[in-house]
Amino acid sequence: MFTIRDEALHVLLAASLGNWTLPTDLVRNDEPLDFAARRALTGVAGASDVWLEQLFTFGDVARDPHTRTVSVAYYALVSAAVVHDGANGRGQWWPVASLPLLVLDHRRIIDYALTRLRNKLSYTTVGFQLLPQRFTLSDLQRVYEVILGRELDKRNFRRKVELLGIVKPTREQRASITGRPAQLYRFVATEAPEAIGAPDPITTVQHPVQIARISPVIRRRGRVIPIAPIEGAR
Amino acid sequence: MFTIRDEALHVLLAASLGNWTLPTDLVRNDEPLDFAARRALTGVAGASDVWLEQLFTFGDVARDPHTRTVSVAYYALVSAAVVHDGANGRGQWWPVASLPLLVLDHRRIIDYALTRLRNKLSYTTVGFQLLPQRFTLSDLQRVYEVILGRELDKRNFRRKVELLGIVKPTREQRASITGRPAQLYRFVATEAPEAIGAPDPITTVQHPVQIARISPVIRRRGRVIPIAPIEGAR
DNA sequence: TGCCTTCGTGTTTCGAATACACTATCCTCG
DNA sequence: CGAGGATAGTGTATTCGAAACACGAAGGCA
Repeated sequence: MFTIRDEALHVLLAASLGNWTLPTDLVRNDEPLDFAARRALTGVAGASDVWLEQLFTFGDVARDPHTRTVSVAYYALVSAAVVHDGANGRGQWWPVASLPLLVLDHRRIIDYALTRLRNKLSYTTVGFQLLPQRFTLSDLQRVYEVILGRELDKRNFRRKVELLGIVKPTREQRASITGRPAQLYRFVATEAPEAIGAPDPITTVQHPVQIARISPVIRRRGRVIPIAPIEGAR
Repeated sequence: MFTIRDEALHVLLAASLGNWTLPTDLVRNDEPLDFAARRALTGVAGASDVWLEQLFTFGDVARDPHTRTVSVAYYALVSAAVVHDGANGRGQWWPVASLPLLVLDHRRIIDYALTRLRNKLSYTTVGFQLLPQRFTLSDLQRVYEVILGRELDKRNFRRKVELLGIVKPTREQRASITGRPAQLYRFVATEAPEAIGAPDPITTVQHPVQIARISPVIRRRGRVIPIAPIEGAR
């Protein structure tokens, strides 16, 4: 489960016997796979009603030295607003840039989830799953910058998002912590003329929209700025 | 398992009790998942040393009305030169455009594999798995046209392939069945300057190279021409 | 030798991606 | 209440890749 806190992408880990591990659970005989995935999250994250996608099924013989296991891995995205401060849930958020030592092949699973996330970010709207219902365009841009690991040009980014028609301005503004107040937008799942291809019919439990590639708009100078905390409209 | 015969993409099916089904097998306790996938192919296809990639794990409770099954689906690509005429193997090749009625959710699995294949075709070099070692550029173009379901412009296609540096001319020419003889090329797995991103570290058992998008170069007029039969250099 | 078939090649046009800098608005503090 | 600090918001020129488009070359065969 990924979220964005402060200026960085974080992943949720669980402590188990002094080791760090991904949240896991066993699949019951009478439930679909993603049910088990959600159940694994509830206790650790304090939330399980999140966007979820099957990642890969790991079945190497030697992945667990003690026993043969086959793990159907999922990854989830959630807005920091939903899981603020781990108030509920016994898991701990770790910045993906500095993870602790993980059990078995869990580190590899995270790496692969990151690859998948980076790719999907560019041609779908999964990114919105990391934001609250209402957000500013700067928030949105920060999601892309943090995950892609590079800075984007503000004007190009806004033009692109505008042109894709995937956001709509609301009547509210973000009360400014500092600086000029920002317009709040909401995500609009458009079947717009710009949407290309069909949404992935299977992997995605809740479909992100497939969109024209949000290009890797590189900006030269500038700083990455932490994502704004929860909210505060007026 | 997919291949290209005549002018169409075909998929390999097995007959089982008068029903058509995908090749399947059970995973043994001491083997990795893809071993079982290959084993499923050997009897039916008469070949299992092929390019293979994990597709998705299907685990819906109701996918088999009789029992709970979890199926880790793979898809494979093979050159028609390897599996010519089903000489060996008891499977039957079906054009994906007109499939028979399939068992359980196997039709859905094929549809999803097709989606995956179409997507991967554009940004990786999986397409070469459907060709023999040596091929003409027209052959290659036909692979793209057949799978993408649209015609590509010859000059644009060749320029793009050239520019990507993923093929090298050999010293041979294809003996002409009719018309001017064609230059034979071979695939070259380049870590060229044009290769973008890292190859998918996990899904791919044998890595196709990740390349810049082979664009959907639409051509207006013209016909789709059947892929040339096996070979014949001189 | 003429005809049929496939191979092989260049240029122009169009649109998207990129690069780039200044004004507007609000808050705070002196 | 004015100045300074911070973030929001906006337009244009350039570059590069995608797309459109037609004809001569080489071989086989009747």
